[in-house]
Amino acid sequence: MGRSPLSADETGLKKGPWLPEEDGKLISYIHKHGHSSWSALPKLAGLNRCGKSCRLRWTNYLRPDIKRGKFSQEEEETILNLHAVLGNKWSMIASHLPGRTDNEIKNFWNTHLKKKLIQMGFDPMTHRPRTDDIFSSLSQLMSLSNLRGLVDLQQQVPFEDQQALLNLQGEMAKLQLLNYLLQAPHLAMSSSNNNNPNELNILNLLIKENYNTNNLPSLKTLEENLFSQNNSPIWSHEPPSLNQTMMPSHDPSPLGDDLVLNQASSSHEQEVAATGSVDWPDHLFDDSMFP
DNA sequence: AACTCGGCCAACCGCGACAAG
DNA sequence: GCTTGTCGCGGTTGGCCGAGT
Repeated sequence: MGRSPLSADETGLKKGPWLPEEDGKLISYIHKHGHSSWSALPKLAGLNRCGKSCRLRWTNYLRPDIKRGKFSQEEEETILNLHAVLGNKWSMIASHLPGRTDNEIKNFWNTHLKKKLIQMGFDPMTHRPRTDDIFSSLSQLMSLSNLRGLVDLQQQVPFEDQQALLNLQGEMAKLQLLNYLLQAPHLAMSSSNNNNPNELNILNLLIKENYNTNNLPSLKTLEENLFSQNNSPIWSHEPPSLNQTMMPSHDPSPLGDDLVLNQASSSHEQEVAATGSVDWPDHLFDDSMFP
């Protein structure tokens, strides 16, 4: 395995895959003398390699405490958790996984976890739901049929056409609400500190619990709030308060405890960095949520 | 059986941080 | 403050190998 099968470079030092004899020399030397100076080690150990190559070989492959084999589910979740907070800080992530090297974790991330996140609909870098496509589609839909225009139109159409128009308005209102939910800063989705994939679940919960025709605010209310400032385009200003306009009045805290994400994010981050553990909800790993 | 393709992963490369002179 | 050497990190490469055709 490894890179190009070069036997030697310009300096005369060997490159490429390590031979068993070389491994033996390196192990033997380090067992006897340690590795206080990698630059001096190759010569002292009788190896025709650069110090860097020796260090890499030792830290990534020969070290006695290296754990080999497949990553466990716990390790996988730990990597996901830590990556959400630390990003590509493989060495820091590796420090929370005894026996695993940064190189191994990096490879595992690039070949497995990254793809898994993408398949689940998350951006592997931000760990946030990938909403670009949704936003794009919604914007197009909404630009095609202007909500204000529909309200004006309602005053003019014959009575028998008004039911159809109402249905259309209902669908538009749903679109607006969905768009609002997806972009609402209340959901901490725009917080730079919060990289919690939980967001999509919270959104799903919100939509499930509050997004039905009975709980929908009246079109008039929607319209008043959405267009209240300067007749400006729908999302060019801060969306209205969730409790004030979108949520049923009997539910003062529809978001529940999970939504204290913004406030907790700082200490949360520190805890994750320190302990390497976050309690993702089980359903986060439920593939059925993401077709 | 022969070939192609893509995943895997060990190893290399380049760069930044740091310490010593 | 500057230069030089060393170390460590993250990104990338490319040979190996198994699955698919």
